[in-house]
Amino acid sequence: MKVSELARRADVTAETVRHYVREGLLSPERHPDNGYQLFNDYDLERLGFIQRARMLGFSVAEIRDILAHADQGDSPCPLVRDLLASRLPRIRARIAELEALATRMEAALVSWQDMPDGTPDGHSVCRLIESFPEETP
Amino acid sequence: MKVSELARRADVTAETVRHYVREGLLSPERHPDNGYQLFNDYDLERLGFIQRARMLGFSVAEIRDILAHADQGDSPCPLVRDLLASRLPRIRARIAELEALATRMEAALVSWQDMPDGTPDGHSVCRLIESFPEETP
DNA sequence: CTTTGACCTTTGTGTAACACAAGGGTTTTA
DNA sequence: TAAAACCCTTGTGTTACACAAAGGTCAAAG
Repeated sequence: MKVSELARRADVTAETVRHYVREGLLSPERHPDNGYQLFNDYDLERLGFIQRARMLGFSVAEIRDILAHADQGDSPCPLVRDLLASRLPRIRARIAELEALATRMEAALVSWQDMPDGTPDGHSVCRLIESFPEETP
Repeated sequence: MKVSELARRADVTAETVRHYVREGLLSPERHPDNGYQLFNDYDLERLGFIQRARMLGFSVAEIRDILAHADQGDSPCPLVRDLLASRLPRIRARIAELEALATRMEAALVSWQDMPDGTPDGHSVCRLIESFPEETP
């Protein structure tokens, strides 16, 4: 099958498929006459694997490593466990950051409810923002 | 004051200061002899404003707009309210995504506790990942 | 058989907010 | 006075694609 068909079957864009080919995650054959990329059912499975791995938070570069291990006949599973275990705390930290951000934003909107806008005067740009503390470490 | 002093006083890197200059958020004078950037106390206040705005989730481009309004003598506060109000739902959505991701990662690690690694066989790359559903919409 | 619309190719650019390195001038300090 | 510390500009890298351009190919319709 050609790019678009694979893309449609896997529910991604053709650009995404081409991107994975460029990055070495897929290595389709080429039609000898026109150079079109030709994918088979294994490529479809492989793309499914890539999507699951992306859903689990793996980067494209990490998935390339995982697939490379598997293509050599090695089990990539220990690698997969380690990557996931090391990434999870960072995700949790990022969530906490965003949560704090959202809280600040909500607090700002609430406390601005009855604040006048005011015109900048060289000492203040926008009192709304200036009324907020710079850090909360 | 020069770049490094401003950076130290505002607790950012000199690179960050230069970045803001390049992006037009700061417009320091230049020392006529050596071309060094010369910042004053207003720039320090302005940089403080930028940091507060970044903490509230505004992008550098948005902050440039906000500052441009203020520099023209207009109150940027209505703009600020709108930007914040429109960004908040996206932040919340992003948090939900990451939360789902972390949950998937944790579920994966738990369910992999007693799964054997297995060697790839052409139909599976890594059963750990393949055992996970592709989507949960 | 030809047109046309859909699809294919590669290559280059843009995205966000800086970090970092290179190559070269300047200032401060020991 | 020479080294250390700073300054400048410019270019590159980061992530995972999206998008546009320029041009070749293919399938169905006329």
